This record gives sequence, C-alpha cells and structure tokens, in this order.
Amino acid sequence: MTPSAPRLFSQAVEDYVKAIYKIQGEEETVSTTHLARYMNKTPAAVTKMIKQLAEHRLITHASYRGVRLTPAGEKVALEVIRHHRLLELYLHQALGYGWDEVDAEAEQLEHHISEEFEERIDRMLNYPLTDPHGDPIPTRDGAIAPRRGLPLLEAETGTALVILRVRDRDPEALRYLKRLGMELDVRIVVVEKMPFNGPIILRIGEETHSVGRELAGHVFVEPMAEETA
Amino acid sequence: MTPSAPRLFSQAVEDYVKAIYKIQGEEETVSTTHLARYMNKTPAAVTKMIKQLAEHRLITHASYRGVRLTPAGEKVALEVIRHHRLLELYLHQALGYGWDEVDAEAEQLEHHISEEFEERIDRMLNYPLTDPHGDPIPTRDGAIAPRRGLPLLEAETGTALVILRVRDRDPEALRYLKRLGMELDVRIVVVEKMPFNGPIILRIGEETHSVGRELAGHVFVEPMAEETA
DNA sequence: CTATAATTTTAACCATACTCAAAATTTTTT
DNA sequence: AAAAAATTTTGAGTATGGTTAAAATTATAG
Repeated sequence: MTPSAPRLFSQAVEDYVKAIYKIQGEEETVSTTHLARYMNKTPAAVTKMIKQLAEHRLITHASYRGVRLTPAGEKVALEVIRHHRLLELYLHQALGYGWDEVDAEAEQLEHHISEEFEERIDRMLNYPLTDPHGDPIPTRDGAIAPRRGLPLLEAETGTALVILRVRDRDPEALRYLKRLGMELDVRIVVVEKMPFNGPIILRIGEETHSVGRELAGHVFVEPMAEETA
Repeated sequence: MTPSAPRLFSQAVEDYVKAIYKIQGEEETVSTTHLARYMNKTPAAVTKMIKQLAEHRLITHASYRGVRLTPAGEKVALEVIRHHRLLELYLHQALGYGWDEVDAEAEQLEHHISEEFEERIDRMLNYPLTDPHGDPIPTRDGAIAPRRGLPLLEAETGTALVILRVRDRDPEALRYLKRLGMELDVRIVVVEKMPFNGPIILRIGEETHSVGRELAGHVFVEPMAEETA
C-alpha cells in the first residue's frame, strides 16, 4: 500500500468552499441563503457548515453578516477548480467527451484524483490555460487569470466578435449552442437586439439565428480586433 | 446539470463488499475478524456494517457464523473490481503510471467514475481482458475469468515458465520485482528451492537471482508449453 | 420609529460510519 | 463436560452532514 496523502478536507468542505468562491465573484460577501440556494441545501445546513469552515480558517464570518474566503480558503477553492477544469479538458481531449458532458463527470472526480494524476494530465495536455468552456485553469500555486469576454448582451451590434467563453453548468444550453454553431473561437456578429427584452439576432458564418436573452447570457465574447486583424 | 445517476451504494459499502469477495476467494465463509483485519477497522465496526449489508441483501449472515455474498452482492463486488482493473490498466497505458502506482490511484477513483467513463476507457483500451498485474477484468455483466497461474513456489524446478500474474497490493514488492526483470510474460526457470524455507534460485534471461519465499509468493506462473512451442 | 417581513441561527432530531468497553456466544483446551 | 480463550455482538459515545421547526436578528415598509 502506498501512503498517498489523504485529502485535507472532506468533499463537502471542498464543495462549499468552491461554491463560496464562485458566488464571491459576483457579490462582496456571501449570504447563507445564497449559498443554500446554490448548494441545494437548507440554510440551517449551511449555517452549520459555515461554523466548520470558520474553524478550519477557510472563511471569515460574523454572525448574520455573511462570509468571505480567507487566503487559505481561496487556495483550497482554486485547487478544486484546477482539478475540475483540468479534468474537463482531459475528458474532452483524451476521452472524447462532449463539452456538455464534462462538467458532471469532473464534478465527481475533482475530489478524488491525486496530485500525481493532476500533474500527469496537466503535462499530457501540455499545461493548458483554459478549459473546454473557455474558463481559465488556475496554476498549481493558486494563480488564476481573469475570466475573458464580456456578455454577448452587452456587445455592440454590427461588430465582428469572437466567442471566448460559455457558461458550463447547463448541458442542454451547451448542446443547443453547439447545434447553432456557437463554439469557442467562432466568429459572430450581433445583428440586432429586439426591443422589450426580445431575442438577439446573430450572424454566424452564413447563417442567421435568433436567440433569447437567457441563452445569450451564457455566451461571452470579445471584439475581433484584439485577436487578429 | 446532468441527472447522472447517484451511486446505489456508499463507498464504504462498496469497499466492504469488495473485501468480502476477495476473502471469499480463499475461505468458504468470511469471519468478522478476518474482514476487520483486512479493512483495518474494529470488529465492532464490521458487525454494524454487516447488518447494513444484510439489509441491502448483499450478504447472507447468521449471527456469530460469518457472511457470504448473495448473487446481488457478488455483482456489486465485480462492478467495483471491474472499475478498479480497468482504471489500473488505463492509468498504466494512457497516463504512464508504473505498475506499482496504479493500485492506490484506482482504489480512490473506482468509486467515483460513471458508467460512461467506464465504457469510454474500456473502448479506448480495446476491451482488455487483464489488468497490469495479470488479473482478469470482469465483464460489464459480471462474468469473470478464473485467475491464471500457479504460485511460483509450487512450480517444478527446471521447467521453462511464464509469469502470468503478480499480487498487486505491495508497491515495494512490485518495484523490486521489476528491478529483477520479473514482469508479466517474462520467461523464467526455477533453478533450485533451497531447503529450510530458504530462497528460490531463479534464472531470468541471462541472470540468476535469489528471492525469498515471501516475494516468490507474489508471483504466479504457468509452464511455457501451454502458450507456445 | 414601529410593525412586518425576510434572513439567519439554534435546537432537536436522523443516518452513516467509526471508536472503546462490556456482554454474549462459540471454540478450544484440559 | 467444565473452564479458559477467542470471537462476535451490543451498548454508549463521537464526528460529519443533513433535516424541520422555532427563536433570534436584521432589513424594510408604512
């Protein structure tokens, strides 16, 4: 039997810390309810876990005041996210998973691969920078590039855009986007945004598509200019 | 989010069932103490788990009388073992793990890969029959070939032998065996078994080695004739 | 600025999976 | 066949991670 260092934190702890990290991206401090909704748990369960996380010094917490990750907590979150995104890319590249399938499988495996495994797939993938949805992969020592792209909804109409990133959590949406030809690095133009929160008219190659605001919210782009002429 | 069927049984249940399967290979009925020793748990913990397994109808159990797997239990064990051995081979072939490293990593992952993952690596490995230690890989529907080879200790001296299988649980032993050139499919001859439980003298290619009985117990062989002329 | 609503925490409870110590049962020895 | 030894089970207790219902606190509206 190999010693093979046991994980420092339980899967539950890792999941909570990762969730807090994600929510923190949008809000200053993370509320119990928000976390509970995100994790599909009751607020009571979250309060308990918050105590445990605070004891482990992974978060700071003042009663009734929400939580924030400590640097230590952020490091744990980024390690889990690194595992997740490396796995997503590996499943896609090496095992032929579709981009709509990788998230669910990585979600399980991220807690159970060794540092050795991480190292090996990282090398095999030639030290990649982004996962199959365009999200940046944190480095081994916890550095992470900012997310690229601005929401498609906010892009100027008439400009040539490149798809840099898509939300990874909704396989249905991912399958539909793929059917429309909306994959990473594809060039698109916003032709028109229909009023009263109507659909967005897009030109993708030769085709024109009309997509709702909700779906558009899953897509992040950048004006072409920056990349190439 | 993908539905992704949650595991039917906990990791603990899977581990116990697998252990019972392995011990059953040697003994008719599996005793509490034997299981406890194998699992590194107290007998009290084992008794409790036995109740749970019996409730799930994975074992039959009469108090103070040891346990046996039901057909359902055997199926669960073989599914876990299938995951384990496919993973071992995959880690070895696709990710370059040494044969001394695969067991520990597979031990963790076997409980957390999906049927999809199993299916994909099975296909990628071209539906292999044995793992990197020569153990048979159960089929998807729970059939398993008998273990091949007889213990090196019981092999006739002077006959040409092939190594068909080695015990997988001791990485140290595996590393040492590899250093001696004792890998799968390698041809060896038992030159002499020294008396008073002394070492075994082996000829491997041009070299002669002396190995203790304990190590020899890890190696399983077959007379050459059967395979080729 | 108080009343109501929303949020958060506490309390009591459940399940899993483990521990140690004591009791029950089986096996072995004499 | 009784005494001693070994094995197995039970009982009481721990830790994690969840639940519901009630109490406490904070936020919001009139």
